[in-house]
Amino acid sequence: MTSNTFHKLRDEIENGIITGEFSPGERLDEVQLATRFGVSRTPIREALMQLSAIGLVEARPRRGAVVVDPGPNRIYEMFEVMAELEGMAGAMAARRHTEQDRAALLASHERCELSAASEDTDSYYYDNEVFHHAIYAASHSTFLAEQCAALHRRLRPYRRLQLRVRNRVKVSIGEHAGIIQAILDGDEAAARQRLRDHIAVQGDRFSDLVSNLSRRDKTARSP
Amino acid sequence: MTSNTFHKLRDEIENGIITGEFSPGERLDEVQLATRFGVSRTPIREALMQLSAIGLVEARPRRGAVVVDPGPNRIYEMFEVMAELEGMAGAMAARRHTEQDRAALLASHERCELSAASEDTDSYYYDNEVFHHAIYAASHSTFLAEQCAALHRRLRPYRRLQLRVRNRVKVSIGEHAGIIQAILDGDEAAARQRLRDHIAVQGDRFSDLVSNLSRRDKTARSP
DNA sequence: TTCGCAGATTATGTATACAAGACTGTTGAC
DNA sequence: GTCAACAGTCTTGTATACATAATCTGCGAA
Repeated sequence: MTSNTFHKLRDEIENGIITGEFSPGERLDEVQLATRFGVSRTPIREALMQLSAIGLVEARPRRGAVVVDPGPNRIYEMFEVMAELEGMAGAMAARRHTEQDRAALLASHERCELSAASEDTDSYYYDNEVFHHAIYAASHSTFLAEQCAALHRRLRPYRRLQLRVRNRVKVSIGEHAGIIQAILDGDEAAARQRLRDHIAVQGDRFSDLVSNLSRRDKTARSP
Repeated sequence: MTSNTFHKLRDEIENGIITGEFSPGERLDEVQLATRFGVSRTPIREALMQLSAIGLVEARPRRGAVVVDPGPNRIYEMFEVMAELEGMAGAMAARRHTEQDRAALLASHERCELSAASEDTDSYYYDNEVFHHAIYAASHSTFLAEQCAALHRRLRPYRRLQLRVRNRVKVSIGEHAGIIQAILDGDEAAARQRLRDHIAVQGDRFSDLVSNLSRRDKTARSP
């Protein structure tokens, strides 16, 4: 990882967006960022270019870059696509997982259970990511894994909001168990279906999401 | 469309890659591109940054940008994901298409039939794109439509190669008819399955693709 | 008081200059 | 004869300077 300046900057800014340091709709001033990171405008611009290509910021010509605000509807659409892709990864993992994949899946699942038992939401949040990445890897489709990982990253902040919902961690763990079983049994259809359901924002979970979104907005706006 | 220089440049270079003017593995020299387009290196770099974020070029630190060469395996993986996403769009279109969508779908399908009848492969190729975009639109999921359109664009050159295969146009048209019917009937499952099959590179079609790939490479390399 | 216009100001887009790492070609040693 | 090391060149990465479009402010008129 011979990280160039702009490469690091890209990650920094992306991280800032994901963690909410730069809130949706906020304008990203080039000079301001440049002085903050102690570099010139050039690498900042290049970082913003990349982020705008990914869709994290919107670069309006001659009017600067702003953090994209997806809005509830679009976030819902993103979860829909995520559910489908993840289901696909699960189905492929069921067919193609190796002994190594099996070990990785079980290990990550166990760690999730430990975190869940200790009621450490942050740690569960992290282990959950590892679990899902293990599924992507087990699909043995590099491209699919990349797409899943990218979407996963973009949805990270909202996923985190969802974990706040009462009992969600416990339910989530239960779903994981079923998913693991389906994959290791080689049951493609079940793996696909369970992962889809696991990701999809259905029923009450949509209103949970929306209410958490607006709560976040309020707390973000107030000083 | 207040197109900035770098915005135009991005499209130009992207187009050059898609049309094969810049062949896979080729190094994209900044000064060379700059003199060619009559601009300085700065906007060229910004364009290349965006293309590298999309995944069309690979920007190795300090070593310049090269056109990504996906290779048969990765192209196959991309078609797999495309098939899934397109199937999803079809299923959603079956549920949510409006009267306008219905008209657009039928119109684009008719134009495909005309082009196919006149055996004008290029024109069929174009109308086919319109047809698929009509499906994306009918899904009424903006995000899904964007994802589909992006992947569609990236796979454009290979799709074109596939049309060269004997009888492919005729078969394709037949599949379109079934897809349209399923969507307009509101039959989600059928629409999904038929679109998946329509896109997926199965059986003989994979070897067709690979052989066309190597043929293209040969013709591209010889003067 | 509010709307509109014009100048000033600020920020973005592009060009150029400079620094530093990578590639190439040659020379010398084994 | 081959391999390695060094120097030179070339290309990329970053900084700075300048041009231009957009925004802001202040003044005037309705």
